[in-house]
Amino acid sequence: MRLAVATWNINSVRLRIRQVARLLSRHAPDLLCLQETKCPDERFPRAEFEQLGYPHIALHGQKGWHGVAVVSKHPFADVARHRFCDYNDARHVAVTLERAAGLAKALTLHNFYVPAGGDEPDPETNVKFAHKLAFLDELASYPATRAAKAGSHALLVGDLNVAPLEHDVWSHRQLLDVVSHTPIECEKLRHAQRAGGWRDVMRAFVPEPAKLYTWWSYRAPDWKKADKGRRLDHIWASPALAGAATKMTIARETRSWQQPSDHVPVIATFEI
DNA sequence: ATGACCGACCATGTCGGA
Repeated sequence: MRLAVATWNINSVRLRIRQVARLLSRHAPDLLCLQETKCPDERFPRAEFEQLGYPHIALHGQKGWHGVAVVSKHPFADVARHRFCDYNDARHVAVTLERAAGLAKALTLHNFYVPAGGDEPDPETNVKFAHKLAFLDELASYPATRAAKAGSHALLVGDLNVAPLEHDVWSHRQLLDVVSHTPIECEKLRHAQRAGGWRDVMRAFVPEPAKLYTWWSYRAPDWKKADKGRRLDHIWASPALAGAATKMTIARETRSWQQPSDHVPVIATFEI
């Protein structure tokens, strides 16, 4: 079967529900993972997703900020939410699709919103950066987020808030001291990827040294002209599933829509 | 300076994003 999975930091799901609908009608992924829903679970726009053909919804939200969600055409056999770093700050939700969904194997999907980390890349003076580093360490050691589990497929997607490779940013040299591309974050993210046995699906389609971005600052007067982007959003897959990937799309067009999110969707398709 | 912004909230400024 064909399975398409999308991830998008929507920066308020209530504000941009029409844009989500437009993306779903245009790309029709089987599952959509959202970050920064900024929405308590009881105010999540469920009815809109049901109408769009996504009646299966897993939420981990809270009032005002952060928050993640998975909406799906297929039912979930299980939903899990993990509190990283002992904070209850709505940064993770996982769903499992059973073989009943048409899959030869069960599939577990983790959806993450990794802490941004504040301005100053010093864990001694910036508690937000210390939190981000601790979160990445926990991601590397958390057994549930290991890809290599016999007999099942796994995906780890989301806004990981790190652009780990040299060509994941517009200027490697100029961003070495900028949170999201400092060497310690990049190393910790790459370590988590290795430790979990994950494959980078996006870079399998667009290897370095090609530039690859999913985020452009709101502050640039003309984001497309400046093109000072970063690859903060990621799709990782377990090895067998990565080998079954047939397509990867960065839906850049959404960045030009009216009142856009500063992140754009990433969509991966698998033939399994 | 990449940066001239953007969203939620018991709002009219503050916090967080990155």
